[in-house]
Amino acid sequence: MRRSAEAAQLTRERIVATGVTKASTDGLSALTIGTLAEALGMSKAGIVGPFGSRAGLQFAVLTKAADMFIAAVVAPSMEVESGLPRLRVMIDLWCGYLDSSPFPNGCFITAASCELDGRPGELRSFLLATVTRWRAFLREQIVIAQEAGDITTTLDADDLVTALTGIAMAANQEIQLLGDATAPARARRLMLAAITR
Amino acid sequence: MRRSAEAAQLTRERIVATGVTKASTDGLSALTIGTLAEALGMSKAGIVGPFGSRAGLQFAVLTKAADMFIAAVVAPSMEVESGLPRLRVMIDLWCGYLDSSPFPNGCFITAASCELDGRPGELRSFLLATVTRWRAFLREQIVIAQEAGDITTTLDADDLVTALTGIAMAANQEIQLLGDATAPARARRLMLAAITR
DNA sequence: CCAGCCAACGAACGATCGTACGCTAAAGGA
DNA sequence: TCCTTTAGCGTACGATCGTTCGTTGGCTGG
Repeated sequence: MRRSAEAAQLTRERIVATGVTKASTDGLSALTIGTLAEALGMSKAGIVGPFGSRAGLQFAVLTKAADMFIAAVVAPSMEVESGLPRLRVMIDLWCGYLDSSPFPNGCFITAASCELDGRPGELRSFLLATVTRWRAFLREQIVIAQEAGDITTTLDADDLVTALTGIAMAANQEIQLLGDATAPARARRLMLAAITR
Repeated sequence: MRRSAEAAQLTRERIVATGVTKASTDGLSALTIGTLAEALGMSKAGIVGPFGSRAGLQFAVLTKAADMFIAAVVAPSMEVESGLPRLRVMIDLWCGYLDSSPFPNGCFITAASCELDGRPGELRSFLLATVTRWRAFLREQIVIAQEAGDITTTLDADDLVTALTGIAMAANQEIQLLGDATAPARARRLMLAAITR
């Protein structure tokens, strides 16, 4: 039962990966079993099976997307010491993530936030927890850098979290909707300006 | 033919108004004729009729939402002289709009931007034009205020547009997803800080 | 007053949705 | 070698999707 279990895991990951791609462009609620089955050359039953239901599939896709954000921005920054050094790396990674993201249509988390914020349920709860955790992590690095006297204190940590998050969101719109290729560089410059002054 | 034409117009507006509400929570692509018909106590044919097709209905709903944003933020600001005075009023109106918006689930334009940015078509084109026009209007007021020496020039107009837009988007997430009631006031303070420093 | 117009209805269509069921075939442990 | 497990398939179900049709009833212009 070893070999087959491994194969099943691989199939599951293949489904989720394709699901993330489709959900990035069409939205999580437009992620349909039929189209996903056709895209993967599988039967509908073969898609739903590993996840129990469509809701389970959506949850797996959202979880995967959150992991991908963490893998792209958070994880690599842990190699660097906390505070300003890590903050600088995070900003670089964040803007690089916005520039050429692992999703075809920009930040999946931002899109999911807009899509799910008014729909109570497991998806929203998970997204809320993810965003809260990310903001707390960002705030933590800001506080450490402030206490070390490395960045500005004219704005408090909460203000800076809002400012940095906002710059990322605006840049995301400029890249995805407006097609502005200069947005990532501007975002990076604005983020650095926000924490230095 | 006068009376009936007026009644038809009224029905059309009633459909669009309900459609805006539903699309605000469930997304524009989840705006379905059947549910809208049931919500309004009408037949499906009576819903589609005035718009020709579902796509026409979606377009009418998106157009209405854009009008509502303009009516809430842009139009009242035109009573005030351009430049810094108008900018201050716009910021107040903008944050008030985020705080208690005419939509049940936050800024419709931001949500639509995330939903449609990867889907070419008439909806995306209209949204692109709307956002471009709004950003140009905002930039214009910034430039006027800068040339008058009323606001900072350490950041250029494009930077300030990104910064202000971003603060609004971050605040929108804080209000709608995170349930942070202090977000509107913080957004207003951050916007004013961005242009004055 | 009456003929014509039109907003809205009700029914039906093919397609697709999510889900449930039984089946097949391959793989692993005894 | 045989038995059990299970990944994935094929089919069918009821519900709902968007759209099209003929009909109806109340208004309006003449």
